[in-house]
Amino acid sequence: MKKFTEKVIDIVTNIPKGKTMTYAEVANKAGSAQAARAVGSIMAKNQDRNVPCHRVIRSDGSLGPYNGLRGPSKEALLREEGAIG
DNA sequence: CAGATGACGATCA
DNA sequence: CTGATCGCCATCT
Repeated sequence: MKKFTEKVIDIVTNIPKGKTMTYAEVANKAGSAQAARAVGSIMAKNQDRNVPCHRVIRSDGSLGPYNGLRGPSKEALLREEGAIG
């Protein structure tokens, strides 16, 4: 039995290249449909290099903030992957 | 255990 | 549409 945090990390790691997932979607798959806030909190405190946290965006379409762990910014990375175009 | 925090989301003005 | 506010959840101190 994985914990919410582990689930979120596992899900985000499973996001295919060139695609994006909203915090609400991740939270929903993690087991809590209303834990979008918690998901962000988890990501912020758990910045693993093996987790493409830049593929996680807000539900309204905004990329949201980024600490620059995997690159300069989400937009740049998503642009390279083709998630934006 | 209780209080405070935050990479969100929806609603109101 | 834009800006501000409340409600939500899990984690950290």
